Amino acid sequence: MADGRMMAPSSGDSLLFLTDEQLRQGIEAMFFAYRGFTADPDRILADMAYGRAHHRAIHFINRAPGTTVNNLLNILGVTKQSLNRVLRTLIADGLVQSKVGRNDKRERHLFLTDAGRALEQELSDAQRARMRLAFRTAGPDAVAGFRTVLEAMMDPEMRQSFDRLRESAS
Amino acid sequence: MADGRMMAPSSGDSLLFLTDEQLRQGIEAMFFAYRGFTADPDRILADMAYGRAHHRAIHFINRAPGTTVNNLLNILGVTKQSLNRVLRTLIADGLVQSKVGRNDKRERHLFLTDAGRALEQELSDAQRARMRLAFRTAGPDAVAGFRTVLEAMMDPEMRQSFDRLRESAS
DNA sequence: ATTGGAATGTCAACAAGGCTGACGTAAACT
DNA sequence: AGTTTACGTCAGCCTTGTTGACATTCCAAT
Repeated sequence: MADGRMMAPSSGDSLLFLTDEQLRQGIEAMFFAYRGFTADPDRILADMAYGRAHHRAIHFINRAPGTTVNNLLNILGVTKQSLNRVLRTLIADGLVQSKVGRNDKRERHLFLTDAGRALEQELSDAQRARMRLAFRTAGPDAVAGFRTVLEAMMDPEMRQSFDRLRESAS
Repeated sequence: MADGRMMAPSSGDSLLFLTDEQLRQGIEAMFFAYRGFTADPDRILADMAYGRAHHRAIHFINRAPGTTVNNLLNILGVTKQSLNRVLRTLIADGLVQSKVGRNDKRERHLFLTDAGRALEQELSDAQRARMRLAFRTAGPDAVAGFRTVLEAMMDPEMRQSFDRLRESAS
């Protein structure tokens, strides 16, 4: 039953944070926290005909205006059919605009309309409020650690996407 | 557009970690990291007829053997119908055993069978491996911060569940 | 002692949002 | 000219969430 639990306390630094029990608590913390993380936007979206998938699309289109469908696909990690279903409704409802590429006319560049930006604001305000409270409560050192662990938890490609978005922050 | 971004650097400590940009990076880090967090178990489960919901049920039944359906419901935050479908298949497949309560015959107490424990091991080994690597890479201080921020991000009831599980750790 | 309400769990049907596969079109590349 | 790339769409499937209806059991008030 205990596979790595009985290892002797390693010389000097305790490595207590690497016990199976600590890891399991990290896993559970991740699970419960993610629920909180999505709770507020989910509540807002439930009243409209939208879901979490729409939120994600809106978020990243806002973050990288003019992004192509393909690029968005890679960031979101879903199939084009899945994304397309979401985009279709967002475009039909006038929240997203799709423009044919100037250089490469095969590409579609995606932008939020004013209405789209308004919804994005509403959603991200709610999500940021919770994040802000959590950050403030935890303090700057904890926030730095939080970021460090999350980055180490990402798949390498995800991490690339994450870094690219970070660099592109104006 | 900038609502909290132009606030004057507050006296002394900069609070730079509370800018909208920092908060947004925290949000995106959470998004990308959660994908990594679930990736390994998802891969294992894809080969069987199971999904993430089965994993969650198995995890918490293992964590709290003998738990009732209702208790599990509160932890997982889904409807009883949704959970029931998952439990039904797990019971039919011999991974979970459901025992009628001795005192209250309305209740069902849930346990993993040997086969269930074996699958739990396989799944949690994979998930712990990633968590362990992330923890080791980030270091103990970062891990402490990670935990602190995640706890602050939970809804109060989730936090209660989390703490209860933590206390019950033998 | 009975009955009515609350708690627990089951069955059925539906919706969101993933997925694969196949196909079409237009543009770009070689 | 032929191939590849980017995008859209249709059809159909699966998982996992939802509500509604219903059976069983317990408990408490009459």
